[in-house]
Amino acid sequence: MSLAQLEYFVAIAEEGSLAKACRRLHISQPPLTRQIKSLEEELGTKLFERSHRGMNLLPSGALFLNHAKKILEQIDAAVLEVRDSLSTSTPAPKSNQGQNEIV
Amino acid sequence: MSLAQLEYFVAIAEEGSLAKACRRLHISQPPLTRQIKSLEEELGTKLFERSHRGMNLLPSGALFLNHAKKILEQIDAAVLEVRDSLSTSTPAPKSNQGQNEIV
DNA sequence: CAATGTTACGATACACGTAATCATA
DNA sequence: TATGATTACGTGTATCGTAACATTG
Repeated sequence: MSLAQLEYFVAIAEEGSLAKACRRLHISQPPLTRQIKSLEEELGTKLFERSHRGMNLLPSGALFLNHAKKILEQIDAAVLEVRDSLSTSTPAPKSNQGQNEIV
Repeated sequence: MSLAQLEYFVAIAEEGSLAKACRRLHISQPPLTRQIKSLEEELGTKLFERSHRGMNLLPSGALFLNHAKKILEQIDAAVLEVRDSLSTSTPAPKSNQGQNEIV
């Protein structure tokens, strides 16, 4: 499991196809196929149903999607909170907006 | 940022020293030093105060620790929930205990 | 000198991209 | 044949471990 895998998974789920997700992520298709396959193997179940028209979430995938999004949001929040605490003596609870870049 | 970095960071914070953490994690010291250094650079601030007796959390580190632990817990929860959903038609909310291995 | 943390360096593993392959409307 | 997914293969980066170094009680 890696953060990249979570980010890839969310992109495919939201875009509805691997081809669209790879454009959004600015990577090529093969890494996406491999990482999702690896994620599915680790979880012990398929997350998507493949077709010639795209990839649709299976029930397990829908379940996992909720967690994946929360995890990525928490990482953003953690980074921003630590960075904010540097300039702010009284740390503000939150000041971020949805930005999900891992980097 | 990687999940390994989060796991390493939590281990050092909880053990109080890099030397103890590396035994708990079953890795050698250099990877720990490097990964924590890399994490600190990404966050833009030191997380620990180094001494010859160990490593103690700085305020930024304490702040980050809360997030890191929650993130790792959420990953465990996500994995277990998906796996549970395979055998259980009515998915039980939780059935896990603290196990934090990333693998 | 004993314990802790760090740096140097070589080897292995991981992840990517291009190109080729499979499948379907 | 056009679109989407996968597999094969080579390359570059990242991470690890051993070894050597630095610091301090």
